[in-house]
Amino acid sequence: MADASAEERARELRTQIEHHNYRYYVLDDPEVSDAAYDRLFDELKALEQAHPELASPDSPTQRIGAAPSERFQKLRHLQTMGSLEKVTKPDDILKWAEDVRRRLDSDEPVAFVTEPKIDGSAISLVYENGRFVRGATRGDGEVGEDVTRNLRTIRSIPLTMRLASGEQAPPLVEVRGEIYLPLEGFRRLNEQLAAEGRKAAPNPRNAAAGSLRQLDPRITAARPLAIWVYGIGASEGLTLETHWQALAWLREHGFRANPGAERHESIESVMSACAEWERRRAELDYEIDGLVIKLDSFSQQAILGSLHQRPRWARAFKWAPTTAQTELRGIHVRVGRTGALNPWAELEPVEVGGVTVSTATLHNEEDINRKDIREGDTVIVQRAGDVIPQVVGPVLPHPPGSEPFRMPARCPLCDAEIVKPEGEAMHRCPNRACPSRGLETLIHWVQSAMDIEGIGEKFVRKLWGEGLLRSMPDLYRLRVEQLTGIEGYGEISARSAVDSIERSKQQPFFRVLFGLNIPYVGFVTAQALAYHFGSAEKLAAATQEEIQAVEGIGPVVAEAVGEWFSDEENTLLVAELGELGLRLELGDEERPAEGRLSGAIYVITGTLERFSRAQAQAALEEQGAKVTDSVSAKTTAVIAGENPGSKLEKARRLGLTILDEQGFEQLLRG
DNA sequence: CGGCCTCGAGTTCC
DNA sequence: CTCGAGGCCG
Repeated sequence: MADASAEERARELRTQIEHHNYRYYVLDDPEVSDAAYDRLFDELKALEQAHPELASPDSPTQRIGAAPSERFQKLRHLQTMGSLEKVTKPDDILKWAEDVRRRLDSDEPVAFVTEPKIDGSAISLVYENGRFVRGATRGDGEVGEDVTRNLRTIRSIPLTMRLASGEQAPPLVEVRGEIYLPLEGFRRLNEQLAAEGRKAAPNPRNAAAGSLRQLDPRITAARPLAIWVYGIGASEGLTLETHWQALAWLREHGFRANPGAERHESIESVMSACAEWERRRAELDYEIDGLVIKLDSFSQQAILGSLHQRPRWARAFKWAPTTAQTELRGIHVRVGRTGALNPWAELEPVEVGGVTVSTATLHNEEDINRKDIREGDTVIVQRAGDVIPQVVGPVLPHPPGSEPFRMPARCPLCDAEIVKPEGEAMHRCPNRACPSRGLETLIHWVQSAMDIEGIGEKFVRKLWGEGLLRSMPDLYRLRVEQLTGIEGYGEISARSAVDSIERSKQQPFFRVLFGLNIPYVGFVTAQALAYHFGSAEKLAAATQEEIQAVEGIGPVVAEAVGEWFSDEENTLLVAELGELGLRLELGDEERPAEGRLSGAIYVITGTLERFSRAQAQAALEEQGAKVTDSVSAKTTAVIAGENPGSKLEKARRLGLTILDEQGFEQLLRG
């Protein structure tokens, strides 16, 4: 039986300790020394041990964590925890604001509140008569997991609400918030996991969610989790009218609401907050991935309502992250059309820079091992200004038992022994009959070289799989009846495929040459060879010296060309293509035009409004100009459209002439 | 021989 | 877009 004085002292101690917790964890402004705090804490613990009947789940001593449980109970939320519709472009914010205005259908003022969008784990906290009784993860929005015992270990969650003197606690308040791990705590956690030889947490959000879902609350207690609360769900006895008021109410009652919340009278002000916070995010000691934008007025929120559990009165504005972490599921090897072995990463899909990335090239063996990337690693994926994602490196440690990547000794497709020529970065399958080469060459033929309409990689792979296609000539012998037997091909699509293949026979000679897959002969060199020799026959008969006489061709390329034509299989292929009606001679229209712009070199960057890239190029070439991809001192001028790339930057640095679309049109007119 | 310029080749996502 | 490497010029 506890005596009255012990009970009173326990209550007093709890109040004091909770007050100091609040000063320290919520306000970040402690009143007493750590030692003084510890003395109060130890006294309460001793008192509770001496009088077990005084112990209570909302005692601060319980924050150190209870014994582990078997599993989490499911808990139905009092009010659905909807998710937010996401926007990534500033324009979409404006569109949303227009939608809001239209649906409100009145001239009353509209105010918005923006708050940093914390990258953490959403939770709901239920307070009955001012006491924290239970809390749950978001789960599917309807039902979450009961993580009450873990939440009690988080010092910035009040176990009892702070009340003004004489104030009655409301019977029920459901507080919504985001549990997160400060960056410093995240770094410490990963150091600790590494020291124990365990896998690092990929990001603070995962670490927070994982820490919260520990079956042993003592582990949760040891992690420096914190909370930012952002709203109220179900409630009884509250008379709040705006979100801004709700945030103030939460702060007054001991909750930690983010100081970055701002109220805006106009959507323009919201827009500038979005830009402003993208700069400020780096200063924070926690991760945010955007801003949450809400209508301030609850009555206006009610008018807008929700669609599919997503409120129409709020939006999550997210910046596209430029890096992300994900799991490297495996390293695979593909054999390209030249026989080069190309390792690529199979990734756990992850969003980077606004798109979902699931594969990425790993270039070559040396590159993989220099970066120390291994299967099973958590890796950092980057998608900077450029479009193509790259694997930057692993987050150490490697998973146990992992080994450095080794290129296979034999070709995964034809089992030929792989070679790696001295001084070259690439491994190669030397087997010229390797199925990968035939297949990849065909894909290159239809897609890049001959640019056959409606025929792409999928078509080629499918017909290859059916055994209908093994070489370029096979393509021109395909009949409609053969295609209609294949899944997905009806009479009409089969006929149009055959027609389109037939039409491609008219493609110019240099494209045929380009498609033959001669080493070092790409789009440009194929044109140079076509112009210089005029026909496949003359090219095949040319000596090394004659080939080297072509501008831009030296001994290495000349030898590769000579060698290719000295192979009988190749000359037979060319002859067969000729018999099928493909063009092996230079047409008049292929000759470089002579014109006003002869000798000038242009580079196009960005998107032009009234021309496609190809049209712009054709228009310039018609007048004798050359169009290339790379900006250099030799470039006459750079034509810059919308969203220009890094080429414009380089052109400025070199002090080159830069033309906009108007200037370009003037140039064409003369 | 060094350095710049170009080209070839492989590549991602929707 | 980037890397690597061939071609060319000084």
